Amino acid sequence: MAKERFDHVAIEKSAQEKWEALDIYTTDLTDSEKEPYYLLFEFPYPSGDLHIGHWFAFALTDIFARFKRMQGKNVLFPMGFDSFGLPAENAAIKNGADPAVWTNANMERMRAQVKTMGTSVDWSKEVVTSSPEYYKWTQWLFSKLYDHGLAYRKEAAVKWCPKDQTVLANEQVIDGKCERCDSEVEEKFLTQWFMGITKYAERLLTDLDPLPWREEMKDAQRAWIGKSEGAKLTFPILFADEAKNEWRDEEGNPAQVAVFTTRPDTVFGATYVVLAPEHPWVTGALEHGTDVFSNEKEVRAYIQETAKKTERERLENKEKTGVKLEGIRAVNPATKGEVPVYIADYVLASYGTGAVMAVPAHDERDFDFAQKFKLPIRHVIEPKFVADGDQAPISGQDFERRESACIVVYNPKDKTYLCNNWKTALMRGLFTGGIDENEDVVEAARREILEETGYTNLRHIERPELHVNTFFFHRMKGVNRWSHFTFVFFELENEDCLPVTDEESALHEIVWKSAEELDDFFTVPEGWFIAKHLDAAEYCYSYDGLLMNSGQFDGKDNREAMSEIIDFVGGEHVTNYRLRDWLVSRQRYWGCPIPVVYDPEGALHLIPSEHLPWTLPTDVDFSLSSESPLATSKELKERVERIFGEGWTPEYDTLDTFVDSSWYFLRYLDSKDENDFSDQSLLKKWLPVNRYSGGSEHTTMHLLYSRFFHKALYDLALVPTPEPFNERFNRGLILGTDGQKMSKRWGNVVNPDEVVAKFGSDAVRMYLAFIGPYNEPGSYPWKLDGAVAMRKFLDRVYQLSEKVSEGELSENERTSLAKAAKKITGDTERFKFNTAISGHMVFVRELESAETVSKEVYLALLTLMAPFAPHLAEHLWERMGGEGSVHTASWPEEIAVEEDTVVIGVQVNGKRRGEIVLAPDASEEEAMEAAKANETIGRLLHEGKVEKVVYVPGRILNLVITRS
RNA sequence: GCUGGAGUGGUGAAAUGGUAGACACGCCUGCCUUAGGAGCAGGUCCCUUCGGGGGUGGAGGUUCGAGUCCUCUCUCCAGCACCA
Repeated sequence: MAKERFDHVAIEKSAQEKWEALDIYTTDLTDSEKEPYYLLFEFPYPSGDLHIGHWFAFALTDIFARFKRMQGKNVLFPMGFDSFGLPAENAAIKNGADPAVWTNANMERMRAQVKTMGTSVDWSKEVVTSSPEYYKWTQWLFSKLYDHGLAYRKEAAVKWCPKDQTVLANEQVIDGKCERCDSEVEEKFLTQWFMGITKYAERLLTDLDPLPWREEMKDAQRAWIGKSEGAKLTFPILFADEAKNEWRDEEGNPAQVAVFTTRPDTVFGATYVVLAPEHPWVTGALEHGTDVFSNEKEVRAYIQETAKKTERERLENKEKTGVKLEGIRAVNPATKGEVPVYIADYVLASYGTGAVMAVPAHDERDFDFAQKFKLPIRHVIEPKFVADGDQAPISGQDFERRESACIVVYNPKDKTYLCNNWKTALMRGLFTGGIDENEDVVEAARREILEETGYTNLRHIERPELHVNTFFFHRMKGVNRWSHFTFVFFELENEDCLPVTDEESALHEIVWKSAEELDDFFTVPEGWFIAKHLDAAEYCYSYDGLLMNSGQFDGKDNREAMSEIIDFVGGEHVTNYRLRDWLVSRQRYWGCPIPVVYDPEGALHLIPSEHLPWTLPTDVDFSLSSESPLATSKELKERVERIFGEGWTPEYDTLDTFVDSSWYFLRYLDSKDENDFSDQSLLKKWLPVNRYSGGSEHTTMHLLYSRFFHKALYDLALVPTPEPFNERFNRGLILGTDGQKMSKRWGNVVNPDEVVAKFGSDAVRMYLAFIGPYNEPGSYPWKLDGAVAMRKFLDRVYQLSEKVSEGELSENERTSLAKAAKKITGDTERFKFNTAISGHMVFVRELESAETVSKEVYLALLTLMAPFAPHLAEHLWERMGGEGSVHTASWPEEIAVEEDTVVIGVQVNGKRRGEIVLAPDASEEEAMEAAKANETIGRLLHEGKVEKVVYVPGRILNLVITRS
């Protein structure tokens, strides 16, 4: 027979009315008794309808809000709308709706929907970023940043989304595509507004370290900031036409280019210089000087060609391209030698100085370019290898340097190489040998091969000189050895062989290996390098080693000499970041107007604060144009002239919506204030946000922007903390039933309203909570069966009320409750709602198995369930005669229980073989007695001798037995 | 390529270094009948001669004991990527 099921519609309605009547979710921000707890979730864009993802975001965070509140915290759990943005404007373009009206209607609908979720949001703190009351302060804060040089206008190459008809910030370009609409972005050269986030790069980086965030989030931000340390070096420019060498710039400097490099130690190997095609020096030379470049036509053509390409197209063609700047040469500041200058699109204008010194011998990209353009390759670092393991050098002992030959013998007959497997040591490599005084390397190599292998007919092959250094401990000699190897290449003419002495054959095993087998075969530290460079006439080595061809620095360790070399060439140490300044202007209507006007001379002026909010005009034409829609407003132009005077003009761009969301959590604290953006004493009390929950897509967008914004405000003494958020949790994603991302395109969008109507709001939120751990981002397909199952569980909780009788806790109930409360508390605290709910289920099953249930334990169950199933818990609480609301009841304290027995596992040789029941504090003897009494264990004990007993009371008994 | 993270049943997933697979979904068997998106009971990692034996991507190692720690390796996911 079907059991009675609760009427979720009635229960939800009455519970929500009760909460409203009792006004239990309005937070008194000034309360001085309870500890403040600021719980934040990312406020939504009012797209119109709440989807299941919103439930996942809001209802699950609400679990935690209710939990903390019941724990006696003064919880601030606000919500608002990030209501500026493109969809409103697109709706306006499509069907003529006023973006403000459209947005307001959506917000109205969403507020109602959020209420049906039964969230405990404090709506009295609501912020709406598109309201003039809010954006007045966005403008005011912008002005403050402008005053301190953190908001500025500059002409720069920027990313342009042709579909959204606006520029984008770097963070909003993903794989060369617009983050919003997936269109390929184009590059434009425009004057735009930027925020000086790069000034904060170092602090954004170092302040990340102590934050209690997951490593992957911190790491993504670190990668985005992209710090690299190196040097700025100057390369003077010489002109073929000597008269031009007299040329000086405005500051009186002769022609020169600065390069940024992380490897100033390789400067002696810089055999050419490459500038980005957009490099200002090139542009300048083309503009001013006539015929600076004798191949000017070609240069211009290349610049034009690269300008046309999107970033993507530039990347797609990995083959290096470029053009030599004929008519000029650069001077290598280390060698004083003259080197050619190129422009090439593999050098990015926006990174470093937009110019590089090319060291083909030690940089892969430069190497590729040099190969293609037949440029000289000059090696300035000899590879250095240090053995590890057996052969690792003994520390503190000096190295004995020895000139040696490293001998490559190729047998063309079967395409193999002569290798040496040392019989006396775990060492496999090539044959090598010391070079005696007055001995030629090749002679030495021939002698060595003859002695050790017997091969007599070797033809010497000429190759560019190649050396490596190997540092190891020479076991047989008992010394640290530094072998300075010179490579000698031979080809075997025939396999004629003389006998080898017994002594030699006791040491070496001769092995022939093909090129492919070598890397696996070699165990010597230089092995991988040899395997890679056996045939290459030229090679590139981009790691560490000893300097060569570097004048006074020859023989020094490249890392150690780095600083000295920078000084030697008169360079400076610099740190570079990948992070670019944040481009905040948007050529769109539905955004916060930038509070700036221009005088008749075109000079920029901030709009004085008495004119804020600087409101959006409403008389605009939304038909798509490359111009900002605000430029079509007559009212705006008239307003500017009325206030500032004739000939003054407005700023037509609006702000990126990420500016609005960079400070909304400050406004929640004082959302109605007409005289200030927030309240200092409340900021002091409530910041930083204790826990912030949101999506992982914002790691290098919103989260980075708001950290920057906050730090800037901190420096202006407008906020009391250097970081806005303490804990941050990235939520996962709910997929369609087909496991794909929910999208109208796939027709797999789950409508939460339907499911809620059928199974109730509590069942839906609990199912979402049960689906997986909320403290890590995963993706979960929506399964209706899951919601059905959760409803069944809730029905069981409801049915359990029929068994409730007046009375005290039974001993069993006490034990169950203690266990459940401990588990649920711990798991909820860590956002592990899935296992917390499994705790509820176990607890309920234990109560079901008893004849009756005491009212006390049932009420306790309801408190434990209240954050998860707020409506049902409230209903049953009321029915049980609980006082007030279950949501203002206290969360169960930890209950100490003394169990008289525990079950522990018994392992034999680490494998579980049985279990025994013991007193928790039983002695080892008692444990052994119990173990012997166990049938299986007893038998095993008879099979062998007990060597060792590991007994951890209350946990484990492990017996180590040797079988006889 | 570089940097992080993760690999456990048919599925979502559990396991402070101490009984691997909790809790669910699905599936199987039986019962029940107000036929319901029902309820109840039992089963569900693999092998088994029913005594047991094996098992957390793979190979080693540390430990009385490893899903968990270390080394190597493979695969997948994410971020970055011609960043000098």
